[in-house]
Amino acid sequence: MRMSKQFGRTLRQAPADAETISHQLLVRGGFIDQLSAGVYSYLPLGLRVKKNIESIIRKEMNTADGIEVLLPTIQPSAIWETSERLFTMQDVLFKLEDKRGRTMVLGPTHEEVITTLFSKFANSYRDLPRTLYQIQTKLRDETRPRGGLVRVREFTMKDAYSFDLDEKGLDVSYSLMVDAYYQIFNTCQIPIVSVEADSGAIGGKGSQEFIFLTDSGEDTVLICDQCDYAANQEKAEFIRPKKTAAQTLNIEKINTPEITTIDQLASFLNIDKNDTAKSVLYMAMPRTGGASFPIFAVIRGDLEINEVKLMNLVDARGITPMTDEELSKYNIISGYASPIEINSEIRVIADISITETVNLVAGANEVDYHFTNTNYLRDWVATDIADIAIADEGHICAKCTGNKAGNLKISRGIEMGHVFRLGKTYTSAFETTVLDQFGEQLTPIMGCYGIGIDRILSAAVEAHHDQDGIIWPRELSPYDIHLTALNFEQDSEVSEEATKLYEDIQVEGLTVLFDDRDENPGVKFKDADLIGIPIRITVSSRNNAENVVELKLRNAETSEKIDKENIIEVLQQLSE
RNA sequence: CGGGGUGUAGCUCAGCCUGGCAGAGCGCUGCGUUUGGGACGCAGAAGCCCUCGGUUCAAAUCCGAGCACCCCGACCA
Repeated sequence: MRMSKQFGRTLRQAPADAETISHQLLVRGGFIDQLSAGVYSYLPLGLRVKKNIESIIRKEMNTADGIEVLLPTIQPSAIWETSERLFTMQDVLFKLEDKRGRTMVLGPTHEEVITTLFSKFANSYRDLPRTLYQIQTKLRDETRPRGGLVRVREFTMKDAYSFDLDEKGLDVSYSLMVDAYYQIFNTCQIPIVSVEADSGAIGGKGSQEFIFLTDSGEDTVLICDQCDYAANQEKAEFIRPKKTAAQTLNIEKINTPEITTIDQLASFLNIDKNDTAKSVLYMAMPRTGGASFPIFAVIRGDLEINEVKLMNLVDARGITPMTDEELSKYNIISGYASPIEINSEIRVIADISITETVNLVAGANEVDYHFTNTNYLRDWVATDIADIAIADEGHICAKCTGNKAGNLKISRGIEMGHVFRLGKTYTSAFETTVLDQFGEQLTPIMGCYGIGIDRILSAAVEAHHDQDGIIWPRELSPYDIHLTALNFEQDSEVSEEATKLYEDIQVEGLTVLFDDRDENPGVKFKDADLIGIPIRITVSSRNNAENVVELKLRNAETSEKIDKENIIEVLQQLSE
C-alpha cells in the first residue's frame, strides 16, 4: 500500500476524550474513528489488524473441530421469549418493530438462534458432537460504553456453541475450546490469566474468563499468591478471617446516639469491625418476573456484601438497596436495622462469617440503640446461611492445598474471552432433541465460548507500545514491513530503488506499507513509530551511496545496514 | 439509572467571570526554501460558537430547558 494513496491520517494529538493508551494510540495512528458513544468505524489500517485477528481465530477454531456459520443479527423477539431472555436481558437488548408491527431484537449474542438452527438439522446422535462458530457483529444497548473499544455498543465477537450427548462429551468440547483460546491469546501475544467466573444472565453452571490484566480494565479479579486459584471478584471464594472464640455473653441493649455506620460503631465502642454485624437491605427482582421481594442480608462488619452471589442465591435478575419508603414499609429503622425479631415476610440471608463469630454488636431496630453480644441461633435465625461476602486483597485463599494457605491479591483486568458450560438451558427451552442409539429422545448439552475481537486489538496495544506509538505483535501487524523512502520526490534514484523494492517485497508474498509521500524524514519516522509495524526499512540518498538499505525493528534501539542484494532474503527470514 | 465534567475551525484549546468585529497552535490549500526524527517563510480556505427559548440596543459570553460526549459508580453474555 502506498501511503500517498492511503485513506486516513495520523494525528499529532489524540482527541481529549480518549483516556486509555490503547484508545489514544489507535485514534492517533488512524486505526479507528468514533462515530458516537461506543460506536466506532474501522479505518483501513485498523481493519487489516482486525482481519488478522479473525484469521488467527478461524485457524484455531477449525483446528478444534469448529465449523463456521453466520447467523442473523436481526432476530424475531419470539425466540427471546422462548428463552425468557426478552425479560432477563431487557436492559441490553436493542429492540425494534418492522412495518407490520412485529417486534425484533438486534442480537447481543446468539444462543437462541443457534439452538433454533441446530434443532432443525440435528436429529440423531450421529449429528453430535458439533461445535459451530461465527464471527459476527453484536449489538448491546450498554448503559455506559467506556474505554475506547473495551465496552462498546456495537462490536465483533467470535462466538462458538458446542452440542454434546452428555457431560463427558461436553468436557471434551469444552477443553478443546479452552486449548484453542490459549493458543489464540498466545499468537496474539496477549498475556492472560484464566479465572473462575460467574455465568451471569446467560445461565448454566461453570464458566471461566480469560482476563488481560491492566489497571484500565473494568473487571476485578483475585489471584492467589501461593496456588493457581484465580477468580473474578463476583465469584471468588475465601476463608473468613477467624475471630478467636470466646464465651457467649448475655445480650444487652445499649445507647448509641447518632451512630449509624459500622465505622462509627466500632470507634464509639472501641471494638474491631469484626465484632459487629452489618445489615444490608435490598429489594430483589425475581429472574422470571413478578413483584420484587425484600431481602435482609447480614454479614460481619469487616466484610462487604457480594451482590452477585446474593442475587444468584435468591434467583433474582437484579437487586437494589431498599428505599426509605420500603424500609418503613417493613418497619426497619435505617442505621439500626436488626435481624432480631425481623418481619417474617423478609427473607434473611446470613453470611457464613456470622455463624462463625460470637458476641456481635448489631442494630436494635430502634433509633440510637444497638444490641451487644448477639449470637446466631441463640438470638435469631436466618432463612439461609451462605457465602455472600466479597473477596478482597489479603483474604485467605479457599482453594489452597498444603499447610500454608495463600493470600488473595486483587487486580483489574479486561475480559477477553469467556467460556461456559451451558448445560441444557437452551436445548430444553427450544425442545431440541435427537434420537440416541437406543431410539430414545435425548436433549443435547451445550457449551458456549466467546472472544471479543475488538478487545484483542485494544489489549494488544495496551500490552505492546512505547512512548512513540504501537509495537504490533507480528501476527497482528497491518503490514509485514514499513518501507520508508526519504527524499522520494527529489531524488530519482531513491524513488526508483524504493519502488523496485516495494514491488520485490510483494512478489515474495510479504505485505508492505510504502511511505512514498513528499514529507520530511522526521514526519515519516514519527508516523512509522506511531503506526507500529514491527519491521521498518529505509531507502535514502545516503544509504544508496553505500549501496545499503537500512533495517530497524520497531522494538529495537538501533538500526543496521543491509546490503541491497541481501535485503529481500533478510526480510524473508525475519517474517518466517 | 445516581454523581461529576465538557460542548467555539478537521484536532488540541483560548475567549465567557466583567455582553460590544470569531481567535491561537496543529492540520488543510498554493508558492518558495529545506530534507535522517513531527523544519521554515509568505499567501490562503475553513466555524449555525451543540440546539431551542428568554433577558438586552446588542449574547459565544447572562438566564431556562433540552441534546450530545467524557469520567466515577450501578449495570454488563
